[in-house]
Formats: sequence, structure tokens, C-alpha cells
Amino acid sequence: MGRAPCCDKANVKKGPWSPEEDTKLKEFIDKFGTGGNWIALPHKAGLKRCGKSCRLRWLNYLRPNIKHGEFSDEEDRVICSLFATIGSRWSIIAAQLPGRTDNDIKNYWNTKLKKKLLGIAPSQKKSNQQQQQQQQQQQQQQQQNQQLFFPSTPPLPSFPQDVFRSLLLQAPPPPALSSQYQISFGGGNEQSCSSSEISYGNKEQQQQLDQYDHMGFNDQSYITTLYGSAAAAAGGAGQAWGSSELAPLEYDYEEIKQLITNPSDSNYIINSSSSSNTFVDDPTARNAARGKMMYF
DNA sequence: AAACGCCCCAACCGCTGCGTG
DNA sequence: TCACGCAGCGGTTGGGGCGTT
Repeated sequence: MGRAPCCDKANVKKGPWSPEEDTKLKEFIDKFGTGGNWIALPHKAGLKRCGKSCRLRWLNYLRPNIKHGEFSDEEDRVICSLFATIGSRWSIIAAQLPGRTDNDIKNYWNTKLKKKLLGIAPSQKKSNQQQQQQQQQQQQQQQQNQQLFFPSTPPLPSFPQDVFRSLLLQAPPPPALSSQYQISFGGGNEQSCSSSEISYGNKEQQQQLDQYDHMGFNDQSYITTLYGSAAAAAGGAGQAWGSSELAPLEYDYEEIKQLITNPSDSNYIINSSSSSNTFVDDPTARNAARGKMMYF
């Protein structure tokens, strides 16, 4: 037997929201909150909309502090680096960009950033002369993008050990104890920062760090892997992570280009167990892991 | 001015994960 | 342990806007 529909489709309005509907929804949520039940909300608020539609409208448009408009270069860099790291997991990427929604980032990536990265200018119908000019601009743009997003000799970012230590202690449980990620570390581009080098925190916290050591990975590799959730958990430290001081690791331009141009890009497992990062297509992993499996 | 074609983005759809009884 | 219901996620779609011919 199939799943029951989430709402009575015959009696719900679809399509663009009117200003009146926006006002109703916003006023209701301002007064009463969502109540943790989006399905019941439209009826209570007097809206002839599906709960899912209300949720989307609120999250993507009506919610306070939503940022609309142009993305900055720094935001571009964060999106590119995270896309290279975790693929099209837009909600995690959005969590690192305050005021941006996953839908917003997804649209921005699909319509602009991906093309910007590949040196494809947004195009209208153009004359031959315009097309030639565009080709030249594309080549220049691509060179600039390589410099902007993937400097040829990217300095590994300097990660203060105390910051790593605090992030690590606030991060979710290690992979073996967590259903969120399955991770194996086989060496790679992490900087050496063994958790046994520094004594930090109380006895319990030190035991936790020792456990990480015992599992064979160091502070930075763990924090890098858990970048999104760890940064979110760490609050202010997470903000610092997004700054230039704690920029995400840079990735090779050709690799992210491969990710973009491969139609099954969301099926990748990131594998950096060799000397350089490689992307291994694993279509079967998609539904099983939904992009949660990463090898370093 | 009209027709055409492309781009962008809001919204929808279907699937998965998770909590609960 | 299993079925169910809901929230959340990512892929896809369609229509409005805009530039070109």
C-alpha cells in the first residue's frame, strides 16, 4: 500500500504565493511559531496550502535574516570548497553561509557559479563577433577562476591547534559511534596535529581525544570531515572557520571541474588515500549513503 | 512591435531518515 | 521489530522576465 498523501491535493492551492498568503503565514508563525507540525499549520493559519509548501515558503523566503542578492567572492569560495568536499549537500553548505538557503545556493550553483567556474558566461543569442569575444572572455575568466578558487600553489591553511582542539571536543561522536558518517583515513592532505601532542581539557575530554587517536586519525582530519556539523556545534568557532584564517582546504581545479561535468556528480566518494585526491564514482552508494560516505 | 529563445528562480515532487507507538 | 507519519533534503520543472532578431 502506498503512502497516504500529506494533504488533500484537491483542496490546496498551488503555484506562486500571493502577498496576502505571505502575510497570513508570517503573522501566524510570528504569533504561534510552527508548533513543530507543518501539516497542521496551514489549516490553523487559514491557508489553503500544503504544509510542505508553507514550510518551503517560510524557510526560503519569509524567515527573518534571509539574504537575497549577489553572492560575494568569499561565499563563492566557500561553496566551491564545500562542493568539492561533500558534493551537492546543499543544506550543509547553506549552514556555513548565514542568511543563505539551500535552495538559493542550489539555484546559484546550477545557474551561475558552475558556469562561472567553467568560464561559461551567461549567454543570450549572440552574433558571431560576440561569440568570438565571448570565447576570449571565457578563457580569461577560466584563468581568473583558477586563481580565485584554486590558486596553483595553495598554502595549506594555518590551523591553530587550540581552535582544533575546541572544535574537536564539541564535535559529534567519532565516526564509529555515529550513523552520520562512515570515514576511513588512509593518510592524505591533513596536517599533522596529533591529539596526543597537547594536554587539553578535563580527564573525560582527554579520554575522548585519546579515543580519536586510537581510531587512527588526527584532529584536523576529523574536524575537516565534520566541517559542517562541527562548525555549527562550535558556534563562534564555526564562524571563524569560514573566515580566511580558517579557510576550508583548497581543491584542485581539474578535480572540481570533473565533479561539475560528470552527470552523476552526487554519486562520488571522495578518496584522498593516494598522494592526490581522486573522485571515485560509486552509483550504488548513493541511496545507501546519500553522500555520507567519505574516504580520506 | 512582435516573435522567439534563453535564463533564472520559486515552487513542486518524490525519496530518505527518524521518531513514535 | 515493524509500520506509520512527519520533517527535511536534493533533483526537477515551469513560467515570468529579458535580450536578441
